[in-house]
Amino acid sequence: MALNLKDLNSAQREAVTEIEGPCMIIAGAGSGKTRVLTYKLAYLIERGVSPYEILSLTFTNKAANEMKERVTNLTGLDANRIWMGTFHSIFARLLRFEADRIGFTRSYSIYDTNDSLNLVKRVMTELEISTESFNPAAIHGAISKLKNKLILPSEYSIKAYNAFEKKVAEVYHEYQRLLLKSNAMDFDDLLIKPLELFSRYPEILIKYQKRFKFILVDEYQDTNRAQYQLVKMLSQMYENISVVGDDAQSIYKWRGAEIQNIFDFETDFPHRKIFRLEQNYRSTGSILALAGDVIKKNRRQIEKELWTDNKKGDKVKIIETLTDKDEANKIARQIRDEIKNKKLKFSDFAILYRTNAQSRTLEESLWNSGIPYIIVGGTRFYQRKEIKDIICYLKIIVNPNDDEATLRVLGLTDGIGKTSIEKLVLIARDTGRSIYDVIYTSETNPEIKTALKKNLREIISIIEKYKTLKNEIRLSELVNGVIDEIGIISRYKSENTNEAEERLNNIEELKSAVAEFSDNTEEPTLENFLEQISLVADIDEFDSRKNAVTLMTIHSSKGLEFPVVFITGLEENLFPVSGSIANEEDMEEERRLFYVAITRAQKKLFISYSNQRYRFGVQSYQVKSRFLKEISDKVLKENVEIEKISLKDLVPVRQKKSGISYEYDNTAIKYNGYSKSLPEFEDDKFSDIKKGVKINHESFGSGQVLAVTGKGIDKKAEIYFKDLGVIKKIILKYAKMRVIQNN
DNA sequence: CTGGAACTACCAGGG
DNA sequence: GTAGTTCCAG
Ligand SMILES: Nc1ncnc2c1ncn2[C@@H]1O[C@H](COP(=O)(O)OP(=O)(O)OP(=O)(O)O)[C@@H](O)[C@H]1O
Repeated sequence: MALNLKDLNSAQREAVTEIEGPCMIIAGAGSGKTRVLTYKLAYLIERGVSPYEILSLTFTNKAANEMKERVTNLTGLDANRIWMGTFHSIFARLLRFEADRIGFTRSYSIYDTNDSLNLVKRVMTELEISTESFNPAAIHGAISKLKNKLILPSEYSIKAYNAFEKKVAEVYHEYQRLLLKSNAMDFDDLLIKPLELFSRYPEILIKYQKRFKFILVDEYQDTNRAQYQLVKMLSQMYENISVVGDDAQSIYKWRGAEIQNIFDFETDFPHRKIFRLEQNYRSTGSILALAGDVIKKNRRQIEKELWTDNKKGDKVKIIETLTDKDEANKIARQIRDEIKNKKLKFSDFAILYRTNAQSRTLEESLWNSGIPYIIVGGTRFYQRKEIKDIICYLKIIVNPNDDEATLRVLGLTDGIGKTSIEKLVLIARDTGRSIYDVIYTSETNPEIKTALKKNLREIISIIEKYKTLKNEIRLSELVNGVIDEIGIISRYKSENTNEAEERLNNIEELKSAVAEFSDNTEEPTLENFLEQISLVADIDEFDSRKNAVTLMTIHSSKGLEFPVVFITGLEENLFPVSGSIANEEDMEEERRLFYVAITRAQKKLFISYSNQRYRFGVQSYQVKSRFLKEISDKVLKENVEIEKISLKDLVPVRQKKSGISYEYDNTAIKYNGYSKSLPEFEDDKFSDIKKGVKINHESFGSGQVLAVTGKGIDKKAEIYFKDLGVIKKIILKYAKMRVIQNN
């Protein structure tokens, strides 16, 4: 099949066909950078490059999977063999092969943020550093920053100046020592350890340099120092490296990303070619005009002129509301209206916010309006208590040196509390052994009391049993076996609450996830499963095929596009967020974030701010964001439409003494704001509940609608709940449920 | 040692 | 408003 480059404009085509030598593509928002990368991969493969020889680094696992699929479609050849994924997952995989060189084994554990923080706390206790005077989270953050900057503990202990820094240096050193001892790496290590490996063993570096003849990096503006070093080292032999990025969309400085990498590329690769993509295909003229106007305020940026052939389109609407609740209600209503008038699907809408805490209010309004929605982010599936409990047993089976997992399992075991755990930790520390090893040999240890020995036996028997069986039985048998034997099911069953029910559902979901992993993975080992679940990002789980409104942070929305976008909470101290106000660089990053948010929209954009908002459970008064005040008169006139609070939003409230006065009332506004269209609105409310639709009910779990009776507000549905195995008649206006799948 | 009540820190974002 | 931690009775 011949690749058709007609789907590219001339700038894109040039960037695609330039495959040899270093190449930097500066691509404005919506200018088709994903398309260029996809075609470049396809072009390489068509020219006979083996997928094995290509290393393609993406920002999310989801992006990698989608790109593989598209390359396969374009070429008709299997793109699955390309080394494609996030930096973290690619180098985690590479480390599995080479870990023994740097003192780890191939079954090393990956510590997530929680594990790392717990380890910091443990180190602080051990070093007798008070967690009251020094915030463990702050220390952990400081350590992570140092690691991103490639500063070693030994270097830092010389540099550390004030009391805090000195404590950080102490903790950092011990933290690294314990990670090594536990055969564990944190997220930062996944990038740093390969660098260490490559510097210490040039022959290994050469091996990978030879393998990766072509290297592509997406979202280059958000790579950190370690990531840049990695691609620089790996590309040294062939210098066939393409990086694609947009300095205006750099939004991860806070976790170590360095825009400087864009400028360094020019100096480090003097022969580099530079391509610019400046035609935007995504958005209307008005949306783009606003975006350009916003980003203009930033000083530090590469000159580029983004333009479009698209129509000017509808004006961007800026909406002022009285409260956060009102903001949410207006959005819900707007979605209803748009769907009715324009034949849009729920999935055409995205609601974006600066902080995750804002999602609750928005969710409530959508719920009350009967609009199906998906929230990206929040508590991750694999972070849930019941799931993490199970995972920790699995982690010990793979890596018995994993002290964090062992500590958690100890905490779960009946009869073992603080005192016993402290005792075991102390023995482990004194003898330099892992905690599990102390447990394993406890029978013959005179320091351990008989009662404790008895309680430890259960842990030993489960872990040892599955350690032996691990390579003989299938992955799902192993996981199901562990779940059965640790008694977690019966514990939740006996609780008999909604919460326990949900936890049981989650455990079932874990089993399905294991089964799915086994079916779709070449080597479905426990190690690989654990690695994969450590590295899933929130956005990876987002399924754009589901017909639901998407709620997410602006950070998560990077790289995506939606016909209709709502950007919420344009208020001082929220967007821009409070921490960014004192510092010009942070402020510029906030502005870039606003730019990213605006440029997600294809057809229609709504931006809202509210005068009052619940924060930390109390009402607080909010001030309109400076980002809105900065918009130029020209754009305000030509591309923007403003909707202020009007008198009709004010509702009469009975005062105790004197008659009626106009003031805002949080509970009444909902009714008043909708009063005109309320009947029709209510009629629509349950229109999604139709025969065959799959729903999820808060107490009864998932089910399928068999029949619908009644009208309007009295509508009832007969639903078969498969978890309970019963059919129930539900009065919809009281039901707490939502549609999970339309048919 | 356990479980629930009381208290407190939090909400800037994430692999 | 919520999640995580601490405290205390049983
Ligand atoms: N040559 C082209 N002709 C028509 N449409 C195009 C062309 N190139 C890209 N597009 C469309 O433009 C839109 C944006 O493309 P893409 O998602 O690749 O942008 P991007 O550069 O990754 O944007 P961002 O950096 O903002 O995430 C997509 O809908 C894509 O299909």
